[in-house]
Amino acid sequence: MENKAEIEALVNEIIGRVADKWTMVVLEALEARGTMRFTELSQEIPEISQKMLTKTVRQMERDGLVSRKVYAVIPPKVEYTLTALGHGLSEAFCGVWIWAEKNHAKIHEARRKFDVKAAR
Amino acid sequence: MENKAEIEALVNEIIGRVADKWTMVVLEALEARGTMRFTELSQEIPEISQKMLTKTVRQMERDGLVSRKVYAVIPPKVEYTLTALGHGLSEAFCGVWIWAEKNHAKIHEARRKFDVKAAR
DNA sequence: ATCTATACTTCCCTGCAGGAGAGTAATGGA
DNA sequence: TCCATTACTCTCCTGCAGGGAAGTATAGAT
Repeated sequence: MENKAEIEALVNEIIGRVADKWTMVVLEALEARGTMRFTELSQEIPEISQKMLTKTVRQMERDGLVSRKVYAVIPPKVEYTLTALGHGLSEAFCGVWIWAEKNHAKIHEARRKFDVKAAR
Repeated sequence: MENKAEIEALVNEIIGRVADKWTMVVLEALEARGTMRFTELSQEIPEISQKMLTKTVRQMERDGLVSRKVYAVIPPKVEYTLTALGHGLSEAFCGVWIWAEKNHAKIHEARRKFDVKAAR
């Protein structure tokens, strides 16, 4: 049996890495639309810069969350698809999405109250 | 019915805010140990700086995830406890924790392979 | 000859995350 | 009288996230 603290650190690292803003957004897009090209992704997520999209998608590839299929044509064509691991993560996050949808009103309400109190 | 894109943006914002590194760690600590004082938290999470702990915990309070009970004594005593909302979030993340525990080996494996390939 | 499309990379620049360390208020105990 | 304790706050400082814009390779269309 491995060291408990070690596993915890690992899990923390993975969640920290995997649960960053852009990874989540790309994950969502790919889950919703299936296989997508680079340009399609950047159109689907207009707020992300090219640089960040490249970086995010590379990182996800490295982590085994997406597969990257390059066609040897000109102009280039590259397709991104979620792997089984990627689908699994997306499923795991499902609970969080649902929670967020259900509870965003409560959070806003809590913030409002807090801010009113703080203003005094 | 509200605008779909608006809700999506809201959910994204909340997840982005709520799922940051320190919030997750504090959430986990409070879920595991129940009510904790400031110093206890910082001992439980030695990697966090005082500044960041204060900030994280304040933010969580504002979002209604934790409640803060101040005792009017000297030296000061402040207790932090998860609210129902906080417990709910922690529960929602449960799936992600489990996923991470189950799959960290696969991720490391994927990274190894990727790095070997990239080295060529 | 020039333009376009695609999936990048590179460079430059700014702002903010976040660490380190010192300061603070108030009281009880040695 | 001086120190320890607690939960902060404040200031200074560094490094990196990330945006914007330009550059690149290549071939087919005009």
